[in-house]
Amino acid sequence: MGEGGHSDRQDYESGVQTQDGMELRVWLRLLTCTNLLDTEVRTRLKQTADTTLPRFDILAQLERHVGPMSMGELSKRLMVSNGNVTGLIDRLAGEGLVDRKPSPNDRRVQMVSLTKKGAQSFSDIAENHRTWVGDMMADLSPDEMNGLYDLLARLKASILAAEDKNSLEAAE
Amino acid sequence: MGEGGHSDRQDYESGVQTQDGMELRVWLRLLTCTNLLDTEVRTRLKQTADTTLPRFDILAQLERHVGPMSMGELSKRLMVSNGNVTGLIDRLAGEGLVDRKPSPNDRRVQMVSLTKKGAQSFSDIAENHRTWVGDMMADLSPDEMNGLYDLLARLKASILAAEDKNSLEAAE
DNA sequence: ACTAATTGTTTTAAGCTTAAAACATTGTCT
DNA sequence: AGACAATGTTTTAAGCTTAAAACAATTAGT
Repeated sequence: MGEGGHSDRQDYESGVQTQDGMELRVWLRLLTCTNLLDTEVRTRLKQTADTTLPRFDILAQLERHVGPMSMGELSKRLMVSNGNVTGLIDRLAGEGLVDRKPSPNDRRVQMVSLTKKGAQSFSDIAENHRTWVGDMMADLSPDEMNGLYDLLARLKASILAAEDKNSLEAAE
Repeated sequence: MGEGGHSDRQDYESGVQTQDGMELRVWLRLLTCTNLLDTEVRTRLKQTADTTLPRFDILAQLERHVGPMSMGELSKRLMVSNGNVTGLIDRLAGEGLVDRKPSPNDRRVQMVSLTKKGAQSFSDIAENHRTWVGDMMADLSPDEMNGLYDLLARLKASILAAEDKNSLEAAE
């Protein structure tokens, strides 16, 4: 097998020139970190539970919520399109992990909830998920974790502010 | 249009309980920031240049590289599968943005390069791209940018260390 | 030179994702 | 009540993505 690991793998940061702005460098590094974590989580979800991140995300939202949730609310919480949720719930329902039935109040609405099987499956996976993420951040000290957490909050606020400014301009 | 902006939008962080570990909170916030930036960039690429991020990424790699590049090297640099690159290059070639021809040395290899049209298109888009990213990080001070950059480097190193450890265990 | 292993690319099958169109139902206005 | 707007969901068409199989060409071993 030879020199194991990620020897010949490149990433978004390779080839960035030094005269590039700090913003681009931060953005590319952010992307690299997210992709590394994301890929690792997806790989392990596939290997250990034969499932995917979008499916897991849906189970997680349903588990958090008290009582059944409508398709529209799911799509809003997951920040994905309605059609996307329709397809995912189709498959999850086919596997017996969720239950979908029309709302008695409004016949347009489909209410979704975890089945027993789905709840069990989620709790098994969630346990592992927490461990994986913890392992990948193991080298950071509590101070570093807090610093990162706070700076990401600053970044999030900055992005939202820029979006607001942009949508105000567009409305003129 | 009413109360403009992201009024009813949720994100991955909503609903996270306080007893969740710091690692999960950092991971979800990282995901939120990346998704916000990523979505904004994709939206603007579509609106201003009628293109997509994967296409833009390919043009960027080709622009950086001196001389043509093989399909395999492209896929390695972009960290995506070979088949993925095949499809993207098919479309870019169809639009006249890249040129694909067999290598004279090795008849298995396809060498790809930017056309004039592709180079022009890239430089137009790249200018905008830099501005968008800059705008979205505008509220962070230089110190904060540097702090974030360094902490992300620490995170990246931690993730890679965890992957190495994991692949060593798997090899036993 | 023959065979076998390796390397580079494309094809295939399946899933994720979106925007836009289509449908179904509910709410509003006269 | 009837028309029309608004809301909730599904369908459709297109693109992105991967893993695995299939193909093509090169390299290595005998």
